[in-house]
Amino acid sequence: MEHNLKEFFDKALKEVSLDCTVFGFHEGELKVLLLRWKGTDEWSLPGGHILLDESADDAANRILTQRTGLSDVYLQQFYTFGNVNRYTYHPEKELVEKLEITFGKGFFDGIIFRRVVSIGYFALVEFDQVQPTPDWFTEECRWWSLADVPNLLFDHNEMIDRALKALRQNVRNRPIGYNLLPEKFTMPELQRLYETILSRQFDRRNFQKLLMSYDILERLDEKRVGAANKSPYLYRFVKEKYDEAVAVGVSFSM
Amino acid sequence: MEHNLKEFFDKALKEVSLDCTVFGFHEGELKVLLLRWKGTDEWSLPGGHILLDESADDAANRILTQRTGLSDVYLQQFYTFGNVNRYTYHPEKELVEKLEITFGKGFFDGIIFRRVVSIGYFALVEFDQVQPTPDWFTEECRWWSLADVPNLLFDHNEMIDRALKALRQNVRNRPIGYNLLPEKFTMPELQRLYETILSRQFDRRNFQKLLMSYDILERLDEKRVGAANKSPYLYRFVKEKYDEAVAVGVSFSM
DNA sequence: TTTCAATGCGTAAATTTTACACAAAGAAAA
DNA sequence: TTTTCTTTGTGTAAAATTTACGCATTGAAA
Repeated sequence: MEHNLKEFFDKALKEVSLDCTVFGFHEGELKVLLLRWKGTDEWSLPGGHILLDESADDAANRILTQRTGLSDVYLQQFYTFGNVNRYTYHPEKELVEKLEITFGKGFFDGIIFRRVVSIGYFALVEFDQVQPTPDWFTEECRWWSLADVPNLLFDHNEMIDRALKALRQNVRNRPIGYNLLPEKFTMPELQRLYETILSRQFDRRNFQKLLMSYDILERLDEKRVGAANKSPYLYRFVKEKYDEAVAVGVSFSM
Repeated sequence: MEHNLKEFFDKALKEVSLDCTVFGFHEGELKVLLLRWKGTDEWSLPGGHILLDESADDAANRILTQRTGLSDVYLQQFYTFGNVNRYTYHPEKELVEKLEITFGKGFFDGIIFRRVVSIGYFALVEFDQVQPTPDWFTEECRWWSLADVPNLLFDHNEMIDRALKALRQNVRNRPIGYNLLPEKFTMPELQRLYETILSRQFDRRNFQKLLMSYDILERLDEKRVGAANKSPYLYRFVKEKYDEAVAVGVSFSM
C-alpha cells in the first residue's frame, strides 16, 4: 500500500499525522525505535497518516504493526503537537537537497513539509519480539538507547521527552510490564524495569511486597538457572487481574 | 472574521478542529459553557478551527477569548478525538434540515459534516467574569450545570466526560482555584471547590492544614461578613508561589 | 437574649511507607 | 572438591503520613 504513495495519500487525512514513541526494555535500558531516512543520516520516529475510514487509534495500531510485526501492543495517546513550524524544526537545506535526490525534486511539497498536526502515541513492546521494519521513506529501522538518541527530524526529540514523561506518569497509576517483559520473568527483572523507567532505585523487599499486594502476579514453580547466584523464582502476570488493575488503576507509591 | 466564513476557512486547517470544555464554579456547582445552534435546540461545546499560521494552543486561546471575553485563562489540552464518525454521533435528519433552513442547503458539506479530528482542551475560568458570546453558527451561549447537560451534538458529551476526568486527575497533582475563584475567598469556599470537583467530602481541619502546607495561600486581615455564623477569614493566592506549585506539582492526597 | 449554624484551632490514633540484616543457593574460581 | 562471590528469599521495627475527632467562639437570625 505504501508503495504507491500518491494513491495512499488520496485516501488519508493530510493535515493530521501521528507519531509513535515505541519503548522497549533490553539489558537494563529503555530503548526507542527510530527510522533513518533514505539517503540521509537523519532519524525520526515511526509515524504516518490516518486513512479517511480509520480512527486515529486504528491508524496507530496499523502503523505500529507495520514497523514491528506485532499486533495488539499497548498503545496510548499522550499529546497532540500543534505548533506552526513543528515540521521544520531542523530545516537544514542540505537535508532537503539530499531528500530531493532520493525522492525527486519537489516531491515532498504538499506532503511532508507542510503544516501538519501530529497526534503523539507511545507504545510498550517486548524488545525481542520486534521485527524493526523501515517504511517507504526510510531505509533503516532499529532500536536506540534513550540516552543515545540523536537529533531527530521535526519535533521528534520533544515528542520522546513528552512520551517518557507520560510513561512515568503512567507507571505511577497503573501496573506496567505486561507488554515490556517476556512472559516469564524474575522479580529483580521487573524491578529493573521500574527502576529504569523512573530512574530510581528501590529496596527489593519493599518492591516485592508492593507488587505482590496488587495481586496481579503469579509465582511459578520454576526458577531461572544459569547465573552465578541463587536461582530466582519466575513470575508471570495473571492477565485477567492485570487487565483489571490497568482499568481500575493502582498507585505505585515508592 | 467569523462573519465571512468562507474566507476564514481558506486560512484554516480543515481536517483538524478543537473544542473547549470551559469549567466554571458557581453556587457550589461545576458549570460548563455551551452554545445553541441557530434555529435549533441543539447544543455543543465552544470550538473552532486552527488558522494556518497559528498553533493549536493559540487557536484555543483565541476561541476562548471570543466566547468568554477573557484572555489568559487556564487552558489544557487533554485528549484528541479521532474517531471516524465522531462528527455524526447524532445525525438526526431533522437537525440537518433545520440547519439547512438557517444556513442554506448543502452549506455544511465539506465544512462541518466531514471527517475532522478534534483536539480537546479544558479551561478553568472565573464564573462571574465570563461574558458568554455565541459564534457564527450559534445564537445562544450560556452556562449549564454539569448534571443538567443535555445530549450534545457530535461527540461532545464524551468530551465533557473526558475533560472532567482530566480535571480530576489534574486536581490531584497541582493546586487549583486561581482561575476558578474570585480573587478573595474563604477556606470553606475553596474546600467546596475541591469537594465539587472530586465529588467527595473532606474534613475541614485536615483540608486547611494540607492547603496551607503548599505555601501558596495568604490569609488576609479581612473577614467575610453577612452570613449567620462566625465570619470566616478571606484568603488569596500568592500568584508567584501558586505558579511555582503548578509548575513543580503538589500532591493533593486526601 | 437566646439559638443555631459555621468557623478556628491542635492532638491522638491508624495507616502507610521506609529502613534494615542474615541465611541460603548456585555458578565460578581456586 | 572446596572455597569464594554474587544474588536471592524473607520479616520486623521505626518513621512519616494520613485520618479522626471536640470544644470554644462568632455573628446573624429568631
